[in-house]
Amino acid sequence: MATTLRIVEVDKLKTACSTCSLQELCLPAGLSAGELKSVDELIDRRRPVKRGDYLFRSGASLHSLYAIRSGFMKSCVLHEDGREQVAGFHMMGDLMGLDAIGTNQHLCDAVALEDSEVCEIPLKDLEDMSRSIPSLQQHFHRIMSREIARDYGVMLLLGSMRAEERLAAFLLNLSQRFAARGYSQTEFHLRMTREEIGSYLGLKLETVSRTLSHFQAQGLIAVQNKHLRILKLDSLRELVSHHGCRS
Amino acid sequence: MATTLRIVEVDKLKTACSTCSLQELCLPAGLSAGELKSVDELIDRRRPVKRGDYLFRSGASLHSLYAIRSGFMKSCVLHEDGREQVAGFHMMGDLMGLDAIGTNQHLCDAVALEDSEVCEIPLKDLEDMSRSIPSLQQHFHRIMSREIARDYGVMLLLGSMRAEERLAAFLLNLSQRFAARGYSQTEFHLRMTREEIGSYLGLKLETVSRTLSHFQAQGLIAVQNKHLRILKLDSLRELVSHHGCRS
DNA sequence: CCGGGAGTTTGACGCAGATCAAAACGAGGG
DNA sequence: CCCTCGTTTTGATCTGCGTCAAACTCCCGG
Repeated sequence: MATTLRIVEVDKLKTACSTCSLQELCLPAGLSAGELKSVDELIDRRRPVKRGDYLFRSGASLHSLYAIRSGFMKSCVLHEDGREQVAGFHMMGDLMGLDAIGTNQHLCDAVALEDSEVCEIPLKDLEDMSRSIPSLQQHFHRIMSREIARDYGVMLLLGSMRAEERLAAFLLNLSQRFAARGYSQTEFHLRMTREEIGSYLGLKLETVSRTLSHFQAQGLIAVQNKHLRILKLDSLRELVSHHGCRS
Repeated sequence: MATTLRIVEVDKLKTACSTCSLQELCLPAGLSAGELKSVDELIDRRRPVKRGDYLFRSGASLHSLYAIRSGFMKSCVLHEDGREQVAGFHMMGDLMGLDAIGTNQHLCDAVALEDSEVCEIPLKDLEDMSRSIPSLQQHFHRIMSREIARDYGVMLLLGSMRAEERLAAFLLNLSQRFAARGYSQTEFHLRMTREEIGSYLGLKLETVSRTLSHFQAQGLIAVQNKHLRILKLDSLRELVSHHGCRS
């Protein structure tokens, strides 16, 4: 009993945004010290999510938004007939659950691709507080808008790029996001399977594998299993933008 | 001079949300009569957009959001190398410009596909007012979230559906949106070209044309140029959900 | 240390949809 | 009314990627 209590309490330990190293990337970006302190109160609790566990499931009703504190997750949209597609990969500082505000029901699954930790932010509280802190309100709107912008990018990718371009764009996107978080821009660990990459990019896993091999043969990257090193960033960039293609 | 003045004034004529028939679909949905009156003040002016004109261009800085009062528009994302893709079609009651909040720069073009009229809503005013009217704030969040949800649907479509399914899903989506606005669910005018449909669906115009012909041959629809009649709604629905496909 | 299952790579082949080409149609302007 | 130009339709051919299949690697549990 005592043990249980202690676990619960540790579980509910507050994560102070004011001391979090992800401040600059996350919801509180751009707030004053005083405002930051108020935002601390938003975070209901810090919650661990084990690799393979669901943070939330499609159809579940919306309670909170989740800011990723550490780890790596994917979100999957489901089609009625069982088809499933990865809609995005999410890392530290990203906010998940935005798609559920419209209907109060999550419409994608959120699954941890490695042991992760998230900060739970009750939507109601966030809305209340953003009414009194204009810069929080503004930043929240920016975050939602950026998600829309990201989606437009994915639509462009899925609608008008060939396999090589999609893969190159994908690698560059990961690279850039890791860099923004202080990690290496050119060397990182792919936490998702080839199949998940394929699902995200609208390709089959074999095509993903083949294309990666092809990049390696060209000396653009070095892949070994999930470890990836980008050797020629610029060539990858060219591949995305200058390639003549179906259009 | 007098003439000019008069034109300007007519141009700035306020459109009262409180008397607009699109209330239920548009930004003010769900507000009380009193709140509705405040929202009236949001609308800076009503602005006509001629067929072929740009409401805004990619790269332009964000001034306002635009609610479509009448007409039909498309938004196009641009790729650096000149590639362009239709990101969405928009009709009365839809809110445009949401993607620009994140960076204060529009990242798609908005073009009228027929003579249209939009209500201009300065973002700053909307944010100010939504701080004092919680239900407006909530509804604005819902609208942004629904745009994210819509995008997820498009991603699913582009990433995992075959040509027939895409077309069927597209027609059903139009049908449903017209119905929600009080128009016929089964008979409407396509305001976009085959090429624009193809761009939106990640297909070439020839494929769009062929697939429509195929649907017609099967007795699912009747198309003649831009006039479309859906003959078997259910069969189209089946096509989207039950078809075995690449997955 | 070994065995099994999940994930990955590589090859051979087929097909949905792209591409190329040309004819038919429709709307707007002189 | 006719001419023109943009749009649509339809056919023939090509190709990128999906599909099927088999072998290989890695990781984890026993």
